[in-house]
Amino acid sequence: MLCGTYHYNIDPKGRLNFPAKLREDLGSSFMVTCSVADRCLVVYSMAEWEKLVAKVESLPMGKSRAVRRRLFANAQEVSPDKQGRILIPQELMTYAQLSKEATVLGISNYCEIWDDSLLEQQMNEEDQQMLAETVEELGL
Amino acid sequence: MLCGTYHYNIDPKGRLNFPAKLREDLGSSFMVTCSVADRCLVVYSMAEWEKLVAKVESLPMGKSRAVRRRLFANAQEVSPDKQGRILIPQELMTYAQLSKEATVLGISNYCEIWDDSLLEQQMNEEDQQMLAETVEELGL
DNA sequence: TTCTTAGTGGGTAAAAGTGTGTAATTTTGG
DNA sequence: CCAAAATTACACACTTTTACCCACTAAGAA
Repeated sequence: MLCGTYHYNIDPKGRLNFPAKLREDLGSSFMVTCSVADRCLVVYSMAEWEKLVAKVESLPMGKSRAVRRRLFANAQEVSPDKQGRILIPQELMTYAQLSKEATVLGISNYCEIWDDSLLEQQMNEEDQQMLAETVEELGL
Repeated sequence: MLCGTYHYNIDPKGRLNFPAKLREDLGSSFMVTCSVADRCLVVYSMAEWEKLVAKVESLPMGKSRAVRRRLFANAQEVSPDKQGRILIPQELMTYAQLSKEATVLGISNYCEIWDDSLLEQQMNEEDQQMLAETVEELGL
């Protein structure tokens, strides 16, 4: 179960420490790609990634060409070094506007990597209305 | 698993560096031909190419004549040189409007080679509606 | 305290990518 | 059919990037 909020600095070499707790669950290598919903990166374990790939490949090419392009072309397999850091590819750094301060979120079956200031913004902007409705629906 | 975005310059001799990560998966030689869907080139490992050939040959000639022409007449087997570069045949350069700046995309079981400006255009033009629907369907 | 683990910083060697020269091959024209 | 020209293949040198390694600090547990 992936959970928790972890704050780190990206070092001058572009390396981001990846939380030990999450590494335990994700295994020795995992997939990083752009979120299609937000300006952040998402991380999947190889197992979760395979599931996603299977789903996409079950769709007809005509309909899924654009999604395939975005999903796969932005994806990278990464393995943490001995100290648990990963190297974020330049394109992904740019997409997620990552510079120095970054936060990793564990979200049940995947993770998100955010630039700190974008995350703060996101938290403020999120639709409170929808949030309230969903909470009601869940009976929380 | 072919994935990632790789940006290179085509040198004055018409050689394009082909990403080491993708070469690992594709093997020591592979097929390059025109995309039937877009103004870009597509690259298949020899294994994937065989599959594709089998599929096409299973279609009736009447229906598939045009596709066969495009696919086979433009297909070329290429092997990277010691530094990992491939020489793009002139016809393919012309078809994909390749000049200097090119981008290689890994897309699961094949690759695409784009002229940078065409790729940018393509990404902007793609049907956002359909993209959103497909993303929703996949639960991303 | 001392040991262990997580996180940070930096050096070095290997690999990837780029440019250029030369030999081999193919094409073209006489 | 041969020689010149063009093209392609191969080799080498160089630069940049990435992977790998080691040392250090901080925090928590024994």
